[in-house]
Amino acid sequence: MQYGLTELEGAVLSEIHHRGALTAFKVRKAFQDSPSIEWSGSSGAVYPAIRRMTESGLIQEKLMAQARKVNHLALTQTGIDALNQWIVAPQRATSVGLDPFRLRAGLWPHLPAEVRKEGLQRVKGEIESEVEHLRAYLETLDLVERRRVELSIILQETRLQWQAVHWPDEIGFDGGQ
Amino acid sequence: MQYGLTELEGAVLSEIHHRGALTAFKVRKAFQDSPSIEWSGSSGAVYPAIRRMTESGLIQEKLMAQARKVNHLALTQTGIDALNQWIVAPQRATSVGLDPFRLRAGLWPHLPAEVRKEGLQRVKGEIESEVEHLRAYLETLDLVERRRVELSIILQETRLQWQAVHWPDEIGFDGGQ
DNA sequence: CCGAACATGTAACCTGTTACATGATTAC
DNA sequence: GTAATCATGTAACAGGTTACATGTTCGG
Repeated sequence: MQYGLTELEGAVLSEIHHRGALTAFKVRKAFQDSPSIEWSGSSGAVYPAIRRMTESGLIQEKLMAQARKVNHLALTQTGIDALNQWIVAPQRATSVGLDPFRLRAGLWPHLPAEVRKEGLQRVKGEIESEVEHLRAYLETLDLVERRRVELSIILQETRLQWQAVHWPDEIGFDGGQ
Repeated sequence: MQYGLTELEGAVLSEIHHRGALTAFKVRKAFQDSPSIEWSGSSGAVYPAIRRMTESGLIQEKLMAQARKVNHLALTQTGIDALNQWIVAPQRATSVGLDPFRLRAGLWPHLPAEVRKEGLQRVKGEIESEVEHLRAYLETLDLVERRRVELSIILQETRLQWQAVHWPDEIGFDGGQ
């Protein structure tokens, strides 16, 4: 059977199943704590997604008697199947994704020289400090998130490399090794 | 002044201004012809976006008298400013974006061995054939789109590399050089 | 006792999707 | 003449966003 999960839905399932998020709140937290800004981890996305998937039998909720209003979440077998399918789904898993840097890559030559130079340097600086931050962050992570961050670092370094190749003058090699 | 364009809006402006799309239809075409599946280039996205930006003074439409119902599009000075701002916008331009491969990277170990092996090989095959396709495509492109496709190829090759490092047995080095 | 963190949820909104509708022009 | 391409648009829907609303538990 085909399930057709969105990227967020798949991510939610994997948070529950592979990263030990027991509650919707923890799932939200994981998204908010994640270094990428792609998902806000808004309750307006997470709670409806979990309700949808509960209603279609992918998630089971157990309302804890003892505690405050807390649902403990777990995947059903159907949910596990859907998640595995989502991980492997080839036309999704191989797509190049939405990359703002890439989208802009060919537009730099069309900027006025000053704006371009300043922009390229600002981008370079941002990326460098993000890489630094990601490296530190790396230590604290479980394997699932670690792989993601590792790939983020590789991506950012590729971007720096690309900048150095295409805009050596604007970036400035002076002082570097 | 701050304009806060979406990624699609910025892309539309750059199609008009830097890639010579005269009509909304051509903008749509460009998105549809682009190898990445991220945007459908649906008229339901493009036409409203152009109307929005026309109403806020970023685009000017000139209804061609002679022809059928055809609007020739061009950016206003305000539109050019907004586009340049969008290109340079650092917290956007440096974000790692939404990458389905990366999102799934840490989940492979959790799949049943057979599913995983089959999945990894399928992903590898898909990526390899996409790279091949992209390389051929490259010849036919203007510089703006070419830079994007070049970065897509680099990304896909990084992914293959990553697979080879993390899943050598599943991918299989035998027969390769 | 008070603030921070935990926990769930809704409402209004925005922007994208697919599918549909219409018609003109061009190439064969 | 008819099929493909060019061209514009709308309607219903889906899935996100921010902002708001509410209440509990725990640490100091």
